[in-house]
Amino acid sequence: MQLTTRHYGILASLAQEPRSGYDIAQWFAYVTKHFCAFGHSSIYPTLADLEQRGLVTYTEMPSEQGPMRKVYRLTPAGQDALLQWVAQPAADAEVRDEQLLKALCYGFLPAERAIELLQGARARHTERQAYYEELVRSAEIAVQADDPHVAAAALGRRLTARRGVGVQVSYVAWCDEAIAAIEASKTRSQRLG
Amino acid sequence: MQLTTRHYGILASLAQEPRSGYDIAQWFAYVTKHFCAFGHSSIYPTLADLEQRGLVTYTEMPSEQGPMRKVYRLTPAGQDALLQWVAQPAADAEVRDEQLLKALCYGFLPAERAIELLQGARARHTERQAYYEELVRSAEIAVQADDPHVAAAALGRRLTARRGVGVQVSYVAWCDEAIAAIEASKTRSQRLG
DNA sequence: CTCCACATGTAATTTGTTACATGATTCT
DNA sequence: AGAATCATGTAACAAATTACATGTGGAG
Repeated sequence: MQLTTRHYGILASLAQEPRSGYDIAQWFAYVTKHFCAFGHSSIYPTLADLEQRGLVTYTEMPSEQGPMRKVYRLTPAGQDALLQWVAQPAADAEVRDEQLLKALCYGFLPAERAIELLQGARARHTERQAYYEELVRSAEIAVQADDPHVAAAALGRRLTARRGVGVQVSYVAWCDEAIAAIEASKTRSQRLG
Repeated sequence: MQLTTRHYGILASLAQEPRSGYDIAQWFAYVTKHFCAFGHSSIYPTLADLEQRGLVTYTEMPSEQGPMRKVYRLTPAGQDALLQWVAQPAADAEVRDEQLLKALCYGFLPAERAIELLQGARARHTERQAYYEELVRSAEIAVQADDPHVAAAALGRRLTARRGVGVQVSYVAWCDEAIAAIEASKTRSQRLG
């Protein structure tokens, strides 16, 4: 079997800094959720596979709280494999957005209900925007670091967090636009009726 | 087994107008690819399942070119099931974007290579923007229709196409921002070295 | 006569999630 | 003592893709 996006996602996480499987799972859940998410049950077997291939190694470290941690780091071979993959053009993004599937049918819903739903969506995206803005701020501090590896890692983190902000900003704008379009169609159908 | 997003996606497609499995597959591939995509091998079994549940019916129709078509339409029960689902708040979008996973590591790549990759991405997203703008235009014509069902369907199509445009516009902006950030970090590391 | 688009389906495989299983440490 | 967080794993299941399988009709 060849390496999957899942493999490279974990390598990319470890390129930031050495981490345990648990840390990687948290990172996928809180930092990269908007473009890449894997549960812990995908991560542990993949880490074992990466280790067998000699792309990562681990050191057992006592946890401050809880059982022993296996802290993984990239091997030179792992760094090479990662960077070779990174230097290639990326595949198209895959998106599954229920909201848009539903929006496709908003014309068949009472206008008031559709607008209510869009206002709820707008609120959720505004909240998320603030979250990613916070991630941008924390990355911006680290970008200034003297350690070139820390700065390079922070540059990447800042780029992805900025994309998180951009997605939410444009989604909020879309919600506003959609609300306006449905209001307009409401007055139009009243004019007809 | 209860209904999945796949079921509702097909119902939403049929809410626009009666279609064959082949038509639905084309629609997923060309119109909704940016938020929902299923291959034909998922669609045919799901259509059979929806028919068993009484949510859709089909009529065999001769094709202009090729074998017999099964043209499906929503039953009243199918319309109810769809609209009840549509009226509920949507689940969070799921995204798998390799580009951002790679961008996370752009700090470890030669700046020139990273910029090259981002310029390529920018070009692809600009192209896609034009594609969705075309979909918006064609939907806008249909929104003016006197038939209320045609107008309502076109409203939804316009909303989703507008979101397609929004995503691409914000992605192009992000590419520009990312290129600028990498240029800036290049001059910074030169100043240090 | 071969390739392509139309058209419908099934089978095998891959991929990822949910649930299961275990265990340490801290807080209430 | 019970819940929550930390921590690592496996097993059963669901979901979706790729490949397989078949057939029509038109264009070059």
